[in-house]
Amino acid sequence: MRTQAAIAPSAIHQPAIHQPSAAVPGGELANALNTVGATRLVERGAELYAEGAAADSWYQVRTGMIRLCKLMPDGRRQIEAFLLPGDFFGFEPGNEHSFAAEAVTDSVVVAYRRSRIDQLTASNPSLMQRLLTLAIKQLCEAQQKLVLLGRKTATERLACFILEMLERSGGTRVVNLPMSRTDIADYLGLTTETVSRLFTALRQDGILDLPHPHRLVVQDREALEEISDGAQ
Amino acid sequence: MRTQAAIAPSAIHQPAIHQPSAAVPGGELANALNTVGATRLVERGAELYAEGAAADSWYQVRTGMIRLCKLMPDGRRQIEAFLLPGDFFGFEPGNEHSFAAEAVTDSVVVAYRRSRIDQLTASNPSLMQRLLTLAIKQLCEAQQKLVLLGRKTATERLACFILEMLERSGGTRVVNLPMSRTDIADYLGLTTETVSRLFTALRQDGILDLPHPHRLVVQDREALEEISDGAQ
DNA sequence: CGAAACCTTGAGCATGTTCAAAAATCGTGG
DNA sequence: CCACGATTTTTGAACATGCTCAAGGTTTCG
Repeated sequence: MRTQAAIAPSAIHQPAIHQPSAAVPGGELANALNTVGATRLVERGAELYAEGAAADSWYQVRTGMIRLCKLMPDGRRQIEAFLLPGDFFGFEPGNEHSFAAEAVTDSVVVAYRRSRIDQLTASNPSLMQRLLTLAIKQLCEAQQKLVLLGRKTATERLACFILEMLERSGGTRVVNLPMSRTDIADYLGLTTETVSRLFTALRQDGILDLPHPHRLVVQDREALEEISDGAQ
Repeated sequence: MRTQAAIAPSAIHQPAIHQPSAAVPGGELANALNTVGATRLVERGAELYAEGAAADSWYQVRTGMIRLCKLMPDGRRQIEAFLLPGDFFGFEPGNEHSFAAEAVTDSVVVAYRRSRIDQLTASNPSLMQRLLTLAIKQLCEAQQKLVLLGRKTATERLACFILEMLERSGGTRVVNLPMSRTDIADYLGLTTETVSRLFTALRQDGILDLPHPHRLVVQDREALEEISDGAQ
């Protein structure tokens, strides 16, 4: 819980980190939706909704971190995304959620009922435009991840992950990693052991410090960028 | 060229295979956009647009097959999707295409200028609603592929691919595969050799026939479904 | 403070890759 | 319609990356 306490405050002050230069910053959209949201606390490890649950709302993270997970019948897991304050999620084409949403740390999310959103968009077409832009942006991010999972090596994947978390940490060289090594592995299509070994290797190469399993300091960002492209 | 000639006609008669039961069938959306599209022929192997090209239009496949590709600096390639008649593509959050679009077979696509779509949606909010539903559907499909690339074995990936192509072939047990083994490998995050070996293994297990490298007949769909889940 | 969970490290192994060559198919030109 | 060179597909053998299984350390949290 201490880890979480250390992360939430900085996150609160950067509510739209994930879309720093986007056409649809989370804050703006959130303002438009302000009156119709229901705030909800989700404790660390708890499920906001399960895979297959009725999808009647969209959500936005206010504080904390949410992970979206899919499970295969035999227990293999893929994490689709780690969501930070400002991020929207829960869009579904059908009436069921196609993945579970769980809290990595104690989190606050706002739920917007679809029926209420439909009412709002009917009278406010620019809101719909923003939602479309947001969905397209998320599509593009998912497609970028296809390259990572389909074609990158383990080292390249971890370098990409660290850079991604670094960008979302808003300007510092310090990255908080509240999720477990297993979470990182399930996000990158690797095993816990491989992730752990690669962290050690990057530390031994002087590319990063690991003062704590859940906190890293990037020492050589350019090296990470070279590794992440496959320049090696 | 004979392969393409054999495939295009059947494709023409099933223009919306990819969204057979969708809330936003390609045909309906296409009708709404009818007046603003510009038809374009793309020859086998040719590029409709390059990665990084200006993204000023959205597209729909009319006939043939389009592949969306991303390249890494060293030449590794990931195919994001194979698009069939009825499928929309080319949505981008920014002003550049984040992947190339190339014709697998001689294809006809319709291009809709973004500026014209913006005009249409301004006067027709339900069109925007349909575009949003379409984008969310594509997001969901991309997320499904993350599980495939992140967590499935080579055999499971190929079984998923065959089932996907089967669904899109509209009811028969015969699947046309106009793309090369390398294309399939780049779609599934494997190598050409592995794909070829797995096809051979499935044939030897009596699960499918391969009368021709570009045509397969599914003999045991249930076996494919079991394999694709990881039930093995 | 102590038990449980998580992280790290090691050694052996398996899946899928790489490199190489043979077989099949394609597609043009006679 | 057939022949021939180019391309693609298939098959084989050796190899490497990342996984599995196992044990020892560290961190978490009641």
